[in-house]
Amino acid sequence: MHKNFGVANFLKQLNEVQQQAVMQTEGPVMVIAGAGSGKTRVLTYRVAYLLTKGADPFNILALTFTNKAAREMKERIIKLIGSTEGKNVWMGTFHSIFARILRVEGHHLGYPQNYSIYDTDDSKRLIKSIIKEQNLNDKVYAPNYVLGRISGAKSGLVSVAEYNQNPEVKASDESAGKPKIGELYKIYQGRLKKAQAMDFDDLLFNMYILLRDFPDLLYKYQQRFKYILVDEYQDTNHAQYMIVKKLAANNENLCIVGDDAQSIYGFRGANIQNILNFRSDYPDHKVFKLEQNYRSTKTIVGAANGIIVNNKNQIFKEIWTENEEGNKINILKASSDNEEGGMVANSIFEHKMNFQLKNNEFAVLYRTNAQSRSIEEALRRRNIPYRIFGGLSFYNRKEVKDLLAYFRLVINHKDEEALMRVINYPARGIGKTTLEKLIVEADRVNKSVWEAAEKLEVSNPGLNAGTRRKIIEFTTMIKSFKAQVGKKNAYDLAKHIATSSGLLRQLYEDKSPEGVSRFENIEELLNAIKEFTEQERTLQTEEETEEKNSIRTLDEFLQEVALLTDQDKNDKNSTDYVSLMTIHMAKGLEFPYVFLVGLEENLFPSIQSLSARADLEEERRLFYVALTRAMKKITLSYAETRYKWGNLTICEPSRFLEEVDEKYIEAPRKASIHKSDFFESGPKIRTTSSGDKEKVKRKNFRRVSSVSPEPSHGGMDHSELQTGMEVEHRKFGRGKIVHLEGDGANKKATVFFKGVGNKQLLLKFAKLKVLK
DNA sequence: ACCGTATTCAGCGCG
DNA sequence: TGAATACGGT
Repeated sequence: MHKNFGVANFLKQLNEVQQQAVMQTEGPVMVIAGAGSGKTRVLTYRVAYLLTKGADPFNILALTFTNKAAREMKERIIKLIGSTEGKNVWMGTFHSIFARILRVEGHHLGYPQNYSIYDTDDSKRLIKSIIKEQNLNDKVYAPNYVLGRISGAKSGLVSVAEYNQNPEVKASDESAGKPKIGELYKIYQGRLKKAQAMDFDDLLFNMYILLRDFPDLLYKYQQRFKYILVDEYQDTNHAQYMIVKKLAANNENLCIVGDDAQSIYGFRGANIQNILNFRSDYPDHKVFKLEQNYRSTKTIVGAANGIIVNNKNQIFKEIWTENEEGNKINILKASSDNEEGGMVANSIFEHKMNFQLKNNEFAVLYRTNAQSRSIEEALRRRNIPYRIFGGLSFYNRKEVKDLLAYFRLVINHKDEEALMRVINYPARGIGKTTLEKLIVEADRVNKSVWEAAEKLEVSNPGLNAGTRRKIIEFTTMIKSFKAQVGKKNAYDLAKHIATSSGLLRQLYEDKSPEGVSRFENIEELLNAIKEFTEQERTLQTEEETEEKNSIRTLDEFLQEVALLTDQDKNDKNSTDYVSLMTIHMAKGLEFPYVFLVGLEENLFPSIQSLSARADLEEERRLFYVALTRAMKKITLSYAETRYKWGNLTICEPSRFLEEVDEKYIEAPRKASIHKSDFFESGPKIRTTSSGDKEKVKRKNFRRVSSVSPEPSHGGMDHSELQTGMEVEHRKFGRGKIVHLEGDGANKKATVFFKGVGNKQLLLKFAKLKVLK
């Protein structure tokens, strides 16, 4: 009704380029959005603009990477144009939108409407059990590695058949000493199908197959999604890229937004080429570059620009700002990780006192989660409240997953991972042996484990009457829950399941602090379900609208929760704390004062990024992302020694420190960030008086000197090692050196171990014994 | 079936 | 170092 209300008004809130990007509604559009340039603003205004121009909300598809991004965008659109229209826009993550479509269309591929979604945890368990069943060595076939290969294949749209037929893939698996991956992939997919389950990669893979193999479906969704928007396009993988391409192929009203400089998810399959190639993919495109930064000071913008130019692979742009010059960058040098924490905490304290700041104006960012400990301790000592983001999120807690597994099993009896999780939890005397018999029986009749359990009366897997009764009690209970799915609302049924399964009682009886917290988590989950039942439905397909009644049921809840991971269920924004998180987690956020810690070689840039140029460029983009989180001031810090894996190790300052232009740095850079100096600080560690430290330090030096017997001085050269030599490693056994690189403390050897494959070893740490 | 102890292994992590 | 899992004894 107020379709044109305030259009002119809200366009006035945009700068010129932003306006152009918003108003170019037809044809392919690429928006290159520098850090802090108002990217979300452009996306939301564009959707709002489309709606005021008369587009039907059901015809707009907006894809994001996180639930958070989708939610925020939706809220802002509703603010701009009101909730009736805003609510109906198809806005969500790739996974949630496709999961929804697959509920409706999955039957074309043989999936029922109530298919389960396996999370990474379920996938890993399944892979593990397959590896075990196949009698493969789980050192050679490390579950994580296998899963990585499979996931990589699926996100690259390589099917089981294609994987097994491709000679290059085969050769690469064989040279890695893992020729059976293709077979594991096949078994894995078979088991998922049998459990009527999809993993996260399947949601994308199967969506693509639907569009590729069913022209009428392709046509249907092309008609439905007349306007497509994709956020964070630099983070799309091949599957996502191809799906978007298919959907947009008809009218090419596709708007992608992203920043190649902030592509930091290459390690999980994101393909930066997708954004770099957009121009050639869509020759009729228009490009808009958002280059004005509204977030940071000139110093921060200048320093960030200065470091990112060191990357070769990028789209040219010039980020600038009208903001003030601001504070120079501070660099802190600490002698140890603990001291680094102390210096950061002190600096936060001083800033707070001097400028009357609140805790939530500060963030401490690090490369790896393990670094949070020393920072945490230091903040705690100074009574500065903090909150760690990341780590175990709510939905990954064991007790929460257990209850959710009950729900999953109720909705889809064939969900094997769910069944394994709960069949004997709480303990009901169905142990490992019994389960194994059931699995063998299921395998024999080629049915799911559930079906084998259900048909105990007729089959005879050699179980005694007592065990049999227990299993039948269990299946009867689950079936009785199932009967209530459509009758009770989600909360009532969830509560009923939690109680009559015995789960709630089991947790209640555990009075240890952990037990109490577990019980509270279940209460919280139940509260979330209660909230859910009281919410209105949003966004539904026509197919869904017809048959739904007024109550919100457990299966509906499950569909939403399966794709939820954020720890931001209820943002407790009210409290005032310093934020601690990894740089990855900080992407998209901003803080007035940012401390970036652990700027050391082999940590940031990380040790595994040093061998490939592309990886190093990704690390540099990560550094860029970290710098551009700061609005007013950024402080960088590094330590000369750090505990890694329980050992004291000596660290060199990061190369990234040298890439920051001197003119932005507060005090003139000390010579101390150079190698020569830092080795002089070596003896300092040896003369500590504390007996405790003495032990650690001796352990450390023993490690170093085990390669060469002389008293170490840090600068060992391992010159006795040559390519082609046979060596022995404590863990991997005998191997042959195939490559040597770097020198001094960074000298690395690539060694081929039989049955293990090639391993890169830092000679500083690896105990290599020369055999000949 | 369950519990305490030994052993192992460390990246960033959206859905 | 410390969390997660495997193992082995009861």
